[in-house]
Amino acid sequence: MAGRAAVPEVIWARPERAGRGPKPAYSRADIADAAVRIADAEGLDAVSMRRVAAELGCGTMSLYNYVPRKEDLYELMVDAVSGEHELWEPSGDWRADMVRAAHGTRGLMRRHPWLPRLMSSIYGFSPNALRYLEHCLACLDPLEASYGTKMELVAMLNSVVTMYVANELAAAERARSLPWSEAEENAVRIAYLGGRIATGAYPRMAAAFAEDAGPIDLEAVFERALERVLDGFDPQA
Amino acid sequence: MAGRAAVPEVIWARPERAGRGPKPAYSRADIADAAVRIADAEGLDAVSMRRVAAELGCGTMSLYNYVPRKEDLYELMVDAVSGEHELWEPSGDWRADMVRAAHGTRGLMRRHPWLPRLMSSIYGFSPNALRYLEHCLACLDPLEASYGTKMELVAMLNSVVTMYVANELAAAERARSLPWSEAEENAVRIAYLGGRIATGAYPRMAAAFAEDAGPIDLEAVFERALERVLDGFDPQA
DNA sequence: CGTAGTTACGTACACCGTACGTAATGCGCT
DNA sequence: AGCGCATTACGTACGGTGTACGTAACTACG
Repeated sequence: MAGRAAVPEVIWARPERAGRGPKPAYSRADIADAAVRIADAEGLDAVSMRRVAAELGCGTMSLYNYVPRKEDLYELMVDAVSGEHELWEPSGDWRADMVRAAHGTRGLMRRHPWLPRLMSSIYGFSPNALRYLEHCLACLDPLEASYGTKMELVAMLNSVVTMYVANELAAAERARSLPWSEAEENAVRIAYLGGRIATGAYPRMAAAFAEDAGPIDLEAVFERALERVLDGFDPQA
Repeated sequence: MAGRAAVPEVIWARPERAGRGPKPAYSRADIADAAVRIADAEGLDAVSMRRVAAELGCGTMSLYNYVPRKEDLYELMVDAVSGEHELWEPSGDWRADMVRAAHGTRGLMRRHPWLPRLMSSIYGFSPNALRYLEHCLACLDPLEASYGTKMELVAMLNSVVTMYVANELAAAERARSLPWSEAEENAVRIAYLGGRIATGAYPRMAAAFAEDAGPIDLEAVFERALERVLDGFDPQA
């Protein structure tokens, strides 16, 4: 009567080691690391149960002893890289700390370009996510606001960073599975866009693109976005 | 020498009707509508080339005459529902118009819960997306700012709305493919979270959850988020 | 010490995206 | 007018996916 549970499971609530049987050959961390390694090197779509099992050196179905569903594997991956979040001593300047946190998150997502895609489908309360959240709240101690407001701030900052990185990486990530390069694809899309705009049907879009000759300074855009979000929560501003 | 193009393609740049052969049996809109219908009714994962072809009543491989890759089908879907965006006469009050646009986007995403998942992987310049963007820029005419800033505003508002709806729908969307209900899953996850917090390892999280007895007013959270984003761009504020 | 529950894992199934080949179709050209 | 050929239609097939199920080896608890 082993059977699969017909009742919801949170993988984190499951003990790593059950009392009874032979001791597991791998830890949850081993599995998460293997999956992360594959995703980093070959993209998220390369992460299959078979591939992860092969990376670990075990049979495919053995993985299901550790991870009941593939989605739980994703949850393990997100938590694993969430552990890379740097946790520093709050400086007392909550704005500076939040900017630092946002840069940290951006770095994390650039190191693991598959993260934005998973973020939108994964429940946000894995162990390492909790530690990170608690740390952000600690940084926000100097801000005079309810915890509810502080949670909203963190959520909004994460949203903006996630979307920013997702856009930044979208083309590159897609190019991984296509027979042409990111630059080629971008060129074709810009050409199409230019054609549409040249019809005169979108006068303001035309003005927008005419406005800034030269490439946009994405770094400045990011920085401005952060400041604006923080402004929205700053009683001083 | 038919062959597949080894050069980047934007599906929008392809003419719907080629000059030479028999006339196509379906329009791009037919195909997009079929896919949208399936995704709305059975979830995005039910949208397969076979399933869409069946819905249209044609052979699976015939679809590839219209849509070179499955990703292009996604692009068609996003554009199709983007056409549902209401385009009104700008009121002169850009904040009010932006709030209205945000509510519209939220409604769109609630009607098509698979949209947030696709938004992060789809290039944002389909025909209907262009119309919507142009309309937003028109609403922002009264705002004294560069077009670059206005584009940043629209992008940020869309990010926040997307993430908000994604979180709102995440559990429900996942429950679609799982053997238990959204409520059951949520209960288990809340229980786990409660257990973690009860350890005392996350004092501020504990305070946050203790702070508001009763369920959070998500509507108010959404409204506040919008106002804060707009504040970040309002020279008056 | 037996036994119940766990680990390991091979096999099998239904489904996926899509490459390829072939037959029918109808526009553009001479 | 009629030939040529690009395009449409679509069946078949391949290599992949997640995972249900059955079986054998193993170990902690009663």
